[in-house]
Amino acid sequence: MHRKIFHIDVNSAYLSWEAAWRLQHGETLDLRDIPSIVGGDVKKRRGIVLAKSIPAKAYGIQTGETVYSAVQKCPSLISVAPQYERYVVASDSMVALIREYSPYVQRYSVDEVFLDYQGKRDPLDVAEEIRERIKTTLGFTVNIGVGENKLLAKVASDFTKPDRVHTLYREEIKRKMWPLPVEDLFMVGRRTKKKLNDRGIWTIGDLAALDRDYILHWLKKPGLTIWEYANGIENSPVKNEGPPPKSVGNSTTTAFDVETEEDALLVLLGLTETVCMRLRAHRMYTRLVNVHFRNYSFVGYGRERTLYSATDSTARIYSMVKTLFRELWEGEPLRQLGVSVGRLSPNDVTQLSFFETWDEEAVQLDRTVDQVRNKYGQTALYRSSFLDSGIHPVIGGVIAEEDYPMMASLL
DNA sequence: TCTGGGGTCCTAGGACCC
DNA sequence: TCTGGGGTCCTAGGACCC
Repeated sequence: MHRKIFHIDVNSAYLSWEAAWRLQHGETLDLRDIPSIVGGDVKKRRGIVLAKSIPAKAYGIQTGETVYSAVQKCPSLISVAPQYERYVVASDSMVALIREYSPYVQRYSVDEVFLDYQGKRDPLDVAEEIRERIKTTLGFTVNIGVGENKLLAKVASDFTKPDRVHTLYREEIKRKMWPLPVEDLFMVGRRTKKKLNDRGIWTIGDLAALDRDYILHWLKKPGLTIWEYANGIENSPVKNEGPPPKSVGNSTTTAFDVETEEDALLVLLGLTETVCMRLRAHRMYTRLVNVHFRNYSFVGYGRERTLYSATDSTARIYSMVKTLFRELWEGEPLRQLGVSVGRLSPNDVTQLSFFETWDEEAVQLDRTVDQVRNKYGQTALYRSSFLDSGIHPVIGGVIAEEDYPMMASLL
């Protein structure tokens, strides 16, 4: 009986999926073979690089930089718009294939999956088979990292790309992981890298060699976490179901600066509608409402407030959104607005505040609007205040059935 | 900078209570 | 009271991840 953890990571996910989709729909040019990116719409001020081909990477183009800057580096660069619906289909197909190998499969993000393999076969053979099957049957490549825990598997999948299987077993830590720059470690970002470098810590091995109490007192709990990772210590299980969400939010960058309260409130209402629909789809209530924005000079602010009682009512939540926005906004032009709700709890128990009454009509209205929108489309029904406003009545990301847990700062 | 959108976790200070 | 310390809640901001 063998047991190993796999981390399966799609190479340049959005770009690979876009390329595969296009080939399967009659196009002959493979985006992966030329300098290309999946990038946001510059005219809508969403122009950043979401994914890049390997030829584009050779020009020094990086994920997250502006499309403008990417084109400066490579004038012949091809930029295509993201088509998220396609990527969800590709992702779902990959997960279905992976589930054939184990009942313990964790979808970590849209393009990353953990698998806990327990069986008679050599784990390395199994990993190679999964890699090959995804390539031949689905048309895109993945890297697979194999290790004794999720952290080692994840680090291993980041070794040379694309289309590779790598191991990082305990006995290989010293040789394969410790020489790497410290920023290659999960949870070591830009700021932590600088703090570590300032004290002469440059490699994962340097970090691993520190005294445990020294880093604990210096960088507190996050410091202890990365020190354990550097030593290969990590033991979280591959969870079949993600935990319930702790917050739900939507934000949007507007094509033009928002300059009036009227327009700002319409955008916020559109966002609140989406957030509340997702909240109800999760069968959750919220007790915390947050409004945040960035102004024309990209400076961001936020304000949040606790509600008297938990709710999923669009009217109640939007009322708080308005209050918070009016307290926060100083009248400057805005380029991005967001609404999120937190401190969620299951909606199966309703605790009425002493000061409130149960508004059955409002509850039924929300339920009915959700049903109509789910059946006939997100804009089948919308508030008349949006008419002729030029502002979309429902703003925000896909309302997926299962709303992947997009992230976890911990494995 | 021409700089997206979805999240989680941690820290820290003040309020408030015992 | 010229007041100690611990616990919890609230809010703002920062760091990190995909």
